[in-house]
Amino acid sequence: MTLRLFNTLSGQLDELVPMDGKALRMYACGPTVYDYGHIGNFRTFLAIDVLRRFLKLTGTEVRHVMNITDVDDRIIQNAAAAGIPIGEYTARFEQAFLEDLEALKVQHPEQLVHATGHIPQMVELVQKLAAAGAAYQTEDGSWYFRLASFPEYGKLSKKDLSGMEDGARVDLDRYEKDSARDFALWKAAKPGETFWDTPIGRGRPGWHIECSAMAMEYLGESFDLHAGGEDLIFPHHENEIAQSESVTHKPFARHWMHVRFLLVDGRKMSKSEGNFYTLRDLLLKGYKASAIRLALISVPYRHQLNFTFDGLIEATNAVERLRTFHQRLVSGSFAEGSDPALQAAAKTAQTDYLAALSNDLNTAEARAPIFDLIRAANTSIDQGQLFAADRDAILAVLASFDAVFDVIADRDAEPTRRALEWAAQSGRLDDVAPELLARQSLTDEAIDALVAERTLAKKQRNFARADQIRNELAEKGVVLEDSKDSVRWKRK
RNA sequence: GCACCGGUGGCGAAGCGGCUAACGCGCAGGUCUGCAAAACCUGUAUACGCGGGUUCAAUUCCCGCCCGGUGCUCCA
Repeated sequence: MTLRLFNTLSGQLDELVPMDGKALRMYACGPTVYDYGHIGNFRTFLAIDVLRRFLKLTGTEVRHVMNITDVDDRIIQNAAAAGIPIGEYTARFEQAFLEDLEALKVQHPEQLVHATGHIPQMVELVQKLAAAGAAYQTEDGSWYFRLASFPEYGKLSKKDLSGMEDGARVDLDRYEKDSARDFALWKAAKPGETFWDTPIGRGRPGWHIECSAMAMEYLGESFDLHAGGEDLIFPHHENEIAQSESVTHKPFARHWMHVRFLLVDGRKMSKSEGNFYTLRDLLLKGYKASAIRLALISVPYRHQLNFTFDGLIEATNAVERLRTFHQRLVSGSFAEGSDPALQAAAKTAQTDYLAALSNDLNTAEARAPIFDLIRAANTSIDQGQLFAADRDAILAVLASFDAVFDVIADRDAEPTRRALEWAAQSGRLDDVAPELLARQSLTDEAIDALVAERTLAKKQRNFARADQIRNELAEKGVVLEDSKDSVRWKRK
């Protein structure tokens, strides 16, 4: 099963296979750790997670490097405003970012690397560019990339810059650049700013150079895939190509994957629109991490995803349905044997599921055969026509679904608990939904006691009291499920 | 302004030259229940933005229009 993935560079679906025949080497642009991650960030990281999980599911080894940008203008500004060293500032947000990834079950890349840990590599790259005539230093000590030296510039973003000549007529002295479009490789230190003392001067790296340096350090001069959000196509990735290929004269990354921005309530998410949500915001509103994960991956990564609270509720219900069905299979008892129709249905579901994902990671299409199978299996169970071998076959399909989607396995309590803890520590308890607090207000033991009391009341046919308890629990988000001889409860 | 993407039933969302146009959510009825809830089943909706064109055939291709969104060196 070979993945056909859209390649921004070629403008078409290309097969994604390791060029060395062994492991797929990929680089994904990680976050700039200057604030808490928002759901737009996480859509991108989730899409990349779906990619790497699919590769692994279908037998491709993955070597995935992700960077953490831990020095840039915003970080310098914010750290200064907070009056702490930038290292302390970034460590806090990196930690938060990693916790959020874990909450969403985003798998860790094989390597996580930091910009500030690779200054020598960046300096060396700038020196090589200078030697090749592709970089120059301005009077203030900054280094720039000379776009004119790289005729292929624009090949990724399909921009034709030839008609956009500048410099000739405009006074660009304040930039001290040869051309207004030349971009910074190295920024000379301004008074009071963090700087590194290096052979190319005192300063700090430009944004683009870190990815070129680190990608080549760990993946080689040419590698299989480079991924990130769609906003990175230009200028970030275009600049990475220019910097890297000017030195190596080899294709930097063969395949480029870009994840579309999401919308919130039909608008671009922005703080000023009031539709800006971090993961923590949503957890504190009482939404489950698994529902957020499913909502964010169910729309194929190249399509615009319109994030809404209705959509989150829908995802919550869908997760519930998947889990209920899974539980039904695991806890039920089934006679030995198998039903040919169900065996065939399981096989079809598995095939269609993988086929959908292999077609540019069409997650929406991939869900359909799974739900088809659930319906067929439920019908069979109701008719007593599902047997042990069928259960095993269907569980195997669910396992392969969860190898990518990973929402059936329930690890929702921990992220919510941690978010509440964080809210308490950072004085944000006001942001917590009252229902969520209510839900946390009852211990398991207290619930068990109330459930026992209700069972007794029912036995005595005191239905008024029984219903009163049921309502009380419902208010605190505890749902009761009566069965013939027992009561199960779960927190909503 | 230039460029790109999209407009499919109540909502979300696949499909994209010819199959009953997936799937999820919602909704209705049924089974179950002291009654509910949950779960399951069944059903549900006369859905392909508008106007032309190409074709034996168009939701699917082409042109125009309307609407929404995004990008054009802050941004996942």
